[in-house]
Parts: sequence; C-alpha cells; structure tokens
Amino acid sequence: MELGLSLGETMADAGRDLVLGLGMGLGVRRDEEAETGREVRREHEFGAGRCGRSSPEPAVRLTLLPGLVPSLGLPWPPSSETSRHLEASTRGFDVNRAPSLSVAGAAAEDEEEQDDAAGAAAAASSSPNNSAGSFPTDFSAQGQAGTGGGGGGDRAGSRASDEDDGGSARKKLRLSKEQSAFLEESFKEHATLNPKQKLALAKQLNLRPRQVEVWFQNRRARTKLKQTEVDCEYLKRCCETLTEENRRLQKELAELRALKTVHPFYMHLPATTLSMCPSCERVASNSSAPAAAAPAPASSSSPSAAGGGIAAAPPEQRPSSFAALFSSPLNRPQAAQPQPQPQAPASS
DNA sequence: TTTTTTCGACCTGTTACTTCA
DNA sequence: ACTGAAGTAACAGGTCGAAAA
Repeated sequence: MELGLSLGETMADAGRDLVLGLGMGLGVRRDEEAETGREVRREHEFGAGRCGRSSPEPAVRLTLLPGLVPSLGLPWPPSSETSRHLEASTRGFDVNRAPSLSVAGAAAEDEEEQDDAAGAAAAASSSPNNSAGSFPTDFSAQGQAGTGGGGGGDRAGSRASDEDDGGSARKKLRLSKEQSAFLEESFKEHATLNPKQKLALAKQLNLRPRQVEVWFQNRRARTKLKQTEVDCEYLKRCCETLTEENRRLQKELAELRALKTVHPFYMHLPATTLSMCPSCERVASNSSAPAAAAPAPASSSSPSAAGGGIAAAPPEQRPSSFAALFSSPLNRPQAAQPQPQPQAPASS
C-alpha cells in the first residue's frame, strides 16, 4: 500500500499534527521542538514517537479529520467511559486517568498489600486510616526500605550497577497502590522528570531515584504502546474507508465511461468538467479549478439530470474526498493519556 | 571556530518476577 | 496444586543533545 500521500495541508498550525512513519512511528514538528525546548519536546516525543529516528523511510504526514471519526464508528476522543472500560477489563487501574480517591480506598481494602509489603510498616500503610480520603503525601512510613536496607528491605528492587546488591539476582518488587497512584499523578503533570523532580518524588515515595526513573520510562513506553495500538486501529479503519471510497469512485468511473460510450454528446462538457486522461486513466480537471474542489455542476453534467438512469452521486451526497477526509488536524485518536505540560525550569 | 570526547537522559527491547483466571 | 497469560519492575544496549576539552 502506497502511503506517499500528503494528508492535509494544515500542518503548519496543527498542534497535534503527525508524521507517520511506515513503522507507525509518530513525531512532531521540529520547529515546534525548537520553540518549546528539550523538556517539552521529549514529552511530545514520548507521546507521539520519534519518526525521524525510528524510521528512515519518508514520513507520511497524516491529519485525521473529525468527520471521519463518526463515519468510522470511532468514538473520539475516547470517552472516559471507554477508557475506563478498557482498563477495567484488565486488572490494573487506568494508568492514564487520575487515580481517584477510591483507588486509595480500594488499596486500603486490598489485603494483598499486606503480604506484598514485606514489613509491618507496609501493613500499616494499607490500613484504612492511612489511605482513605486522600493521597498520602509522604510514603516514608511505608515498608519501602529502599537501599537503606531496613526491615522491609526486599521491597525495593535494586540495580547492581548503582546499588550494593550483594551480587544477588534482581528482585522485582511491586510498588504499592499508593505509590503507583502518586506516580500516576506526577506523570499526569509531566511525563518526564528533571533530576530535582525525580529526587523529590523518590524522597516522597521513599523510593530510590532509579526506581522513579524506571517507573517513568516504563510508563512512557506503555503510553506509547497504547497510542500505537490506537493509531494502528484507527489507520486500519481509515484504510477501509478509503478502500471503499476508491471502490465507489472506480464504479462511478466505469459508469461514466459507459455513459460516454452510449451517449458521447454528454461528454461535450464545458471546460470546467472533469476529463479522463487516456494514458493514466486518471480523472483530471482541464480547467483552472481544482478537480477535487470543483466537481462538475450537477445541473449541467449530471447524467441523471439528463436521463439515462446512471447517476453519479451529487456532490453533497458523496463521501468526502480523500483530501477532505484528512483536512482537519485535530482528530487523530489518542490513547487516554495526560496532557503534556511544559515543565517549570528546574531552577524554579 | 570546529572537532572530538564525555556525560546524562531517554528509548527500545528484553528479562524476570508477580498476579490471576 | 499447576499452568499459561498478562502486567510490570528492572535491566542492557543504543541514540541523541549539550557541555567540556
């Protein structure tokens, strides 16, 4: 399938314009990056991919229009209900949504916390008194011993390269629900962390900075994966729609050809009407008006108006043209994810 | 001023562990 | 109790950009 298509002409001002590589990688414009700086750029990159690096092939800019979404049966933007359902179908909570207070409440009810956390402190953290009502803002009391090697020391994983692991195999330890929820909240605010933020989060959650860093890396990867899946599904539907459009146009073309054969005088049309290139068999306008934008007036060229029973759909009833399909810049589906926000400078 | 080196941050793919049906 | 799938923390290797030499 040839994708050498320029889809949409509004790239210059579309904040959510995409550059789709053949590998479905998505990128943002580099001039925007230059304006917003590295931090913001990276936040966009994680969300939309890095076409320039990930795919050497010529990128295809794709702008998806809003009108196509309903025609595809794609609720867009995905309703929160949809997202919730998606996540509810899985085990975890919606990582893209703000963890509600009920999450913490549920965590309090979840007894797994007690055997998950290795220490009594962890058990205390899961008590209703600790988690109900609001997010904990300090997890230092939890069983997260981290590298300190306290009583619950095996809860925090370790990296041999930056921690004295004693040479033991790595131990993967799950974060508590509260910790995950808090990290989610942070991720909603900024998908990337500067060192200060990382340290602050680590301190607040009683994790090692490396753990916070890894969590954010994995979180970005999950978001990107989810977005890729959404994009893939959406483009599949776009492809189906365009295939159908192509089929319809081919049929219409065949009808017009037949009509020309039967009633040649019909084709003696004003210069503004479409004509067929005999060599490439492409419909082209031989007037100054763009062919796609100026279909022949139904009153003068519609075969149905002249009788014969073979009728092309009037312009207002036709499915949108390819160009029109992608004329709007703001309707690419996006996996539910936090809106990247410019980070405050680290110094502030 | 240009080139090379170093370093930190990040991405991508993978592994290993946990949880659940 | 066992097992396979799914989720995810942790890791390894690579790229890139900025700063220093």
